[in-house]
Amino acid sequence: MMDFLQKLNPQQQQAVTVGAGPVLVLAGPGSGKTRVLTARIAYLISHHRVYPYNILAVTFTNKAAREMETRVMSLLGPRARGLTLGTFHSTCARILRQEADHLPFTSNFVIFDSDDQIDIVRQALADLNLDEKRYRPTAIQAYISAAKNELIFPQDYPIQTYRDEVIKNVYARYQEILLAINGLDFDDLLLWAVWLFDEHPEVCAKYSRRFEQVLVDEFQDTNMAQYTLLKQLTSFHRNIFVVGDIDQSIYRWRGADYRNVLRFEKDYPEAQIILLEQNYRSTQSILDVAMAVIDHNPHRKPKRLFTQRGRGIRVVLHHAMDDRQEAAFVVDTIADLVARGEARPGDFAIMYRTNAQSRLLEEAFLHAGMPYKLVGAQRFYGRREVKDILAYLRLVRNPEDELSLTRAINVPPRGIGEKTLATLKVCARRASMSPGNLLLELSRGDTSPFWQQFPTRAATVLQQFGALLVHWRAHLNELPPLSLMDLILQDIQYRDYLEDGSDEGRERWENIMELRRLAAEYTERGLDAFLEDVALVSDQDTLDDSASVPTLLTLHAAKGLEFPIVFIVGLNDRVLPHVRSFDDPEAMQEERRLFYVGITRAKDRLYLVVPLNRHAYGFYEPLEESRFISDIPSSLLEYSGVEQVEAFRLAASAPADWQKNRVTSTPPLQPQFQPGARVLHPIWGEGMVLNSKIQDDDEIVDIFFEDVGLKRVAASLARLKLKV
DNA sequence: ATGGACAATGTTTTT
DNA sequence: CATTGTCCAT
Repeated sequence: MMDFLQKLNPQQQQAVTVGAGPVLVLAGPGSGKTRVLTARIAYLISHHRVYPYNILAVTFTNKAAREMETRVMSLLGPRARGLTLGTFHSTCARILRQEADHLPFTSNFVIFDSDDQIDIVRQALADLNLDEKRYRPTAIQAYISAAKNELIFPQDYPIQTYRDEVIKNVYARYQEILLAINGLDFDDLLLWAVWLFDEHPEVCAKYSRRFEQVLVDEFQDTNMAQYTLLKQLTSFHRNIFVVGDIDQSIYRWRGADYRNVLRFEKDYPEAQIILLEQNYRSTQSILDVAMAVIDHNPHRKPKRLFTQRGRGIRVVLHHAMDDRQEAAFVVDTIADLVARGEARPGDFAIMYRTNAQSRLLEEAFLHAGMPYKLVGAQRFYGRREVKDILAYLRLVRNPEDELSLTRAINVPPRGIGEKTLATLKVCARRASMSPGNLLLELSRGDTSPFWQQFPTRAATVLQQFGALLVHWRAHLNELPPLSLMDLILQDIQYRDYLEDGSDEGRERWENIMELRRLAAEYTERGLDAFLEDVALVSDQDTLDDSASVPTLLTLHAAKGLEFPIVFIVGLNDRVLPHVRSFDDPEAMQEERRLFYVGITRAKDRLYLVVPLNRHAYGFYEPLEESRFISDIPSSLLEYSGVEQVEAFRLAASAPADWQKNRVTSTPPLQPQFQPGARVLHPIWGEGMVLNSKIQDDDEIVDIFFEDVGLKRVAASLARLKLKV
């Protein structure tokens, strides 16, 4: 029964059985890191008599957590009961609910998603009389989120410019609003957990003693808050076992910092470091392409990936005339391989850089009458109809939730417009109560002392809505989430509202049916659990492994997954690597890692697809091949598709005429940016030109930015705008 | 208060 | 192009 150790290779065995103290496992793609993590947990329980209760394992997605749980269970059976296994966010949520006495909110707080966050920023801007045009809510939200990831509270927000001061004020107001409605955003879950452990060492000690063994998956994607949290939790015993791979770090924009891996080595000098290089997933042909790509990133510890699976089929590089032909190629190839019995539909995955790219692919699948599935929680939970119904549920659960109230109160339209809503809020503030509670009060009709304060029409509609709320709240504790949802749907006649006869309306109602299906699973666990899980789902969590049809997903969503046959599409400069990463070397390296992650998902076959033109923003425009393609020796590739391109590639060493023809806009030879001119940069904001010179057919501009200081940029890449 | 017509505007990745 | 915001008539 302990034979799980025998099935491991020597490095894996070493990782699983290494003694106590800090351990860093550097695990290449497909090297069996989940297997190591689960075997380690099983080993601790079976060989070292560690109680499952004393083990904490954290992952980044619920799917990964569930998979680990299943695997540990299959190794140990019921002996593994009592493990704490979850995502960073869900684990923190649990701790915060448990310890709410020490925190400035109560244990039934609601978790707000990124759309809600934008709404709150809007509210904060309005409260401070700031213009949304000048301070874009999404930008402000990004600053707030970045600050939270760095554990910076509003009062400590560093100020260098006037803009910083504004952000600080908005951030402060933002937090006030959240606390007033008893809500936390994603980042707060981590931030408050760290704060709790900092302010209350006895609480920290409690958890640190309880979790005597801490294991972490995807360690390269931790941010400062998560790293600090781990340090706090393990300060007591230093039993921290982390698994990661810097080459697969792709969440920098979300605050993740792969340098946490280096920090770990420094903070735990006694750490055992174990390298897993043997790959059990891909053929050598695929691994060679992967290494060729990633080796172009500087400052890497070289890692040699090898496999015993043999060479396999050569990686295909296909050039398509445009993005439509690209989609057609994908669908045709799949149909062909399936027809020839070489693969089953469920073997395929199609990966792309941006969600927008899925549309043409979906159309091609639809056109061919071929079923497919699309990974993406955002897409579902971001739908208006889904958010509406969730807002109703949140409001019923917590009438103080002004955000959900604002969302729900006039959907479907019931005559409560902006004016009435504003009066309601003012009135509530004057009586120092929440608008939701005022609404409950107004349900009593003209016996309510507040009745007089509204025009008769407004008072009537508000009373009706208040009465609905009272009615739903009466059933809050007796009805399971699904029944409560059905009650609401019926009372507001949501179906009639959505189904207007259009395809879109029907689709919206189908989304509601899907939401019902999800709610049905919470009959035992209740509404709070439903609302929490819904807030914390990851894209991967929506992936249904059982459906045996091709999968469409972003490269980001693909991390940690594997498929027999993979297509990576849209391999163009400005797509992958994405435009927004051109003037930042770190971002550019991350794009390369993203490509690497995609390549290493493939087990047997890999298709790299390059469209030469695309339909974008109403125009048909030429595209350049991704610069990453030229990192791959042509001996590793099988060329397919548009023939001239192959000739182009072969002739590329000699600067031929075609290059001139393919470049659409020739760079200006006269400097466009004069010293003293004001310019606008998409990321760095406003700045002043200090100097500019022509070099290599491009304009090199030195700019002093208000926010980030002196930068040197290439005009052709940086998308500068002259300010007038 | 509501819904339609038109203009502007923006285009990454997601717990 | 597709979404979102703004203005205007009902």
